[in-house]
Amino acid sequence: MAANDNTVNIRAPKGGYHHGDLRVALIATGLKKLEESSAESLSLREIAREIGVSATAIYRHFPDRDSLLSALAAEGLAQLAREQKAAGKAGGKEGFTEMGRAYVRFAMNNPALFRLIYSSLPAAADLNCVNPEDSPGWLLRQSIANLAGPKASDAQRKAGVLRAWALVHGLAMLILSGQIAPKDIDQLINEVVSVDSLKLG
Amino acid sequence: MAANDNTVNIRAPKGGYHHGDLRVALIATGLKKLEESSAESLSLREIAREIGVSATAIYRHFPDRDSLLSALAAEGLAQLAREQKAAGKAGGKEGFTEMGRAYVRFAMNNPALFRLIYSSLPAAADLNCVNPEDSPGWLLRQSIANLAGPKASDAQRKAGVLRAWALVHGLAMLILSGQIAPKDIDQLINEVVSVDSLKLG
DNA sequence: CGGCCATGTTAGTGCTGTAAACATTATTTG
DNA sequence: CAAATAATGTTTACAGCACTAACATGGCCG
Repeated sequence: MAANDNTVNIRAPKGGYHHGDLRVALIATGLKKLEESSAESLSLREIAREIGVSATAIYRHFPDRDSLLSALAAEGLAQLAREQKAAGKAGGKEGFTEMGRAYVRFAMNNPALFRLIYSSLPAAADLNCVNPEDSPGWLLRQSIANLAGPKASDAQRKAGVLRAWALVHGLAMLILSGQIAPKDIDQLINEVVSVDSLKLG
Repeated sequence: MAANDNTVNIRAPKGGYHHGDLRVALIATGLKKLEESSAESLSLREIAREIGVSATAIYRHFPDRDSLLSALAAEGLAQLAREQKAAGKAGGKEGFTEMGRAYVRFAMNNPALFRLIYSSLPAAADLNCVNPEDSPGWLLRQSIANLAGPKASDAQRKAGVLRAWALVHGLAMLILSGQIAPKDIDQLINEVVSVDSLKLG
């Protein structure tokens, strides 16, 4: 059971049991592979080969392929959250816009990982339930909370969050699928993702 | 070459040469499979089995798996365009909003197909180059053209199209990946996709 | 020290996409 | 109309894949 869930293995960080820290190595190598190819084409055997371990060793740490992918997605989500937090540090309008920029930029810099996070894997949907404060939606909500005027209703804020999230997510996805030429991303975001369009009241 | 591209086979509709109209059957069966499972899990052999043809017969019509998927995506895109056109028929604000609704609803009714259309397949990106007037972006542009005031600049219209497309696309994708509970879609779209937020000047 | 459990390996199964060679039918042409 | 040719489909084969079962090995705790 400890090997079946997607939490970061507790005893792993100590390092070194039987033949090295395979779980961590699997995730690290998996993430590396995702930098160069899609999640679909990611092969367990290839990862095992690269680590220098037998093809079936992985099953001591993940019950199946999808579990590894979920772990990779969780890692990616955490990274995205970190970058979003850092970008939004300034707070206010500026911080909010920077968060959106960070979101799109993360997608462009890690297309396969970003796609994996928002794949149709049922586990992917549960990711932000596991760690709600790492959900982009949550971060946006916080950032919007002290951005909206006090007269804004809860419904307005909620709609604002959804609008903002959908906007940056759609922008990211359309860029990744080649529908939008990513000529000048910063300018693009400036044009498209203006705070005013969120109608926060 | 005639069998390698993604155009609809010209002579096929006549029906019946060697052992039936395989190309059409492959696409039809592929689309049917996509109603119940993802594109990743779609198997050529399974399709062939269902049609009652040998596993390799497909290679007389498509050079490889990705080519079939591209053809399916093209079919899906055409269908999406049809539904968008029909929805936007009314014109004006109302037609524009209905187009957005149709976009999201199509995604929800055909999740695997919608994902396939906007997958990372290089061929998918070229789809709307093949048939530009079937591109959702193009349809939105047209709809926005006679919606925006005459004082709106080209840049404003362009940004408006992008905003609208990103908004509905992001909404659709977030719903498909389970990030947004699809409780009441119509209301959701009303809240999120309001024409006013497009800043058409 | 001895047993146990976590971790790893080897061997094997059935699936997959795809290539090569062959077979059959439709179409074109002499 | 018959023979040649092109289009379409089949059989066989291969390598890669995820995954299972049985066995091996090493570290940890009594």
